[in-house]
Amino acid sequence: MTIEEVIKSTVKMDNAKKVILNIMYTQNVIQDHFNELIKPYDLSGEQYNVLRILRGQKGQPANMCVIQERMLAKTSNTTRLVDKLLLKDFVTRNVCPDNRRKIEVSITQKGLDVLKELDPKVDEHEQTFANNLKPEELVFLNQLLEKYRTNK
Amino acid sequence: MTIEEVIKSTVKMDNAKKVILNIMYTQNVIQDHFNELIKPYDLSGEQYNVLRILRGQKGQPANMCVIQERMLAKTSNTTRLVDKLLLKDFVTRNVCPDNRRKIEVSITQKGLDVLKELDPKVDEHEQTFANNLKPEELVFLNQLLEKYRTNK
DNA sequence: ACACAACACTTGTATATACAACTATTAAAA
DNA sequence: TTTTAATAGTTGTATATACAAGTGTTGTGT
Repeated sequence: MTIEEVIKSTVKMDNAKKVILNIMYTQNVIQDHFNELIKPYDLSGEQYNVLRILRGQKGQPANMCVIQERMLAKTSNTTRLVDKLLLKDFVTRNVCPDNRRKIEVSITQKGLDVLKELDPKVDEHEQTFANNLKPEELVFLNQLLEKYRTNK
Repeated sequence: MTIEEVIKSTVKMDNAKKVILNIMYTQNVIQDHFNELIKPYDLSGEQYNVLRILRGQKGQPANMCVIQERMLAKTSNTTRLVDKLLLKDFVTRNVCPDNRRKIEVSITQKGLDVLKELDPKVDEHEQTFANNLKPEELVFLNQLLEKYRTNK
């Protein structure tokens, strides 16, 4: 389905516009698919993201600003995101002893368990889309997107 | 900047994962850029989208469900979106005489004026990104994204 | 004509996000 | 040392979005 079919466009668009719409729409499709996947786990996409960042710390805690920095969307609200994870016992939160302005957030075993349960599903989610392209097309798509963002 | 640099990933990712992150992140970058553009006009991205759909109607009004259908994000709330546009006198809203369940939404002259003022800026926004790629790369990027979404 | 389903839209509620203002702590300058 | 600035997070408020339930209208079957 081309992007013009998707939005039932009546007028002809140039490729610059098409690319933008294609990226926006594709992101939307991916996100909907992913939300379906995590819905049974009572996690939002951003919450999952935070958990994955924390797991990437390999035992070391992460400060709020580190989490924020590594997230795709500059959500101005890491605090409340961590709040939600705390309620579910997926993370712990402690004041950093060296610098009492900082907060140390760590993933709990329960958090690790949820991630582990999700891992194969997330993998499948990624593959479902990727399988539509040949390996070399995947590589090229990555290159094009990165080039497209130059200086942004 | 590669997607791995963006999220400061410590672990190696396969291309399936990279593509997803690249699309998600690129969408984010585009959206931020666009939001900056429309901020002075007191319009949200979705509101702009609705106005553009209405202009595409070339004088004919659009029902709620038509608007919804043409939007990229399946926002369950066209009503409130149109409410906001109504407050700013960018659209009119009337019950459809033939079928009183339906609502006819039309763009006003004021709405058309705002769009016209925005047109060159939106164009420039689209070109800024597109200029990073050669014309044939743009075409290919569109093809890859459409293929990537197959069956979704 | 009446009951019932389908349709088109709206509203309620809970949650998410954006932006700015605020608090507490630490670092730097006068 | 006192003031000021910078840093790290938090909170308030307004708006946005998602999902489900609700309202009014039209169409269909008996």
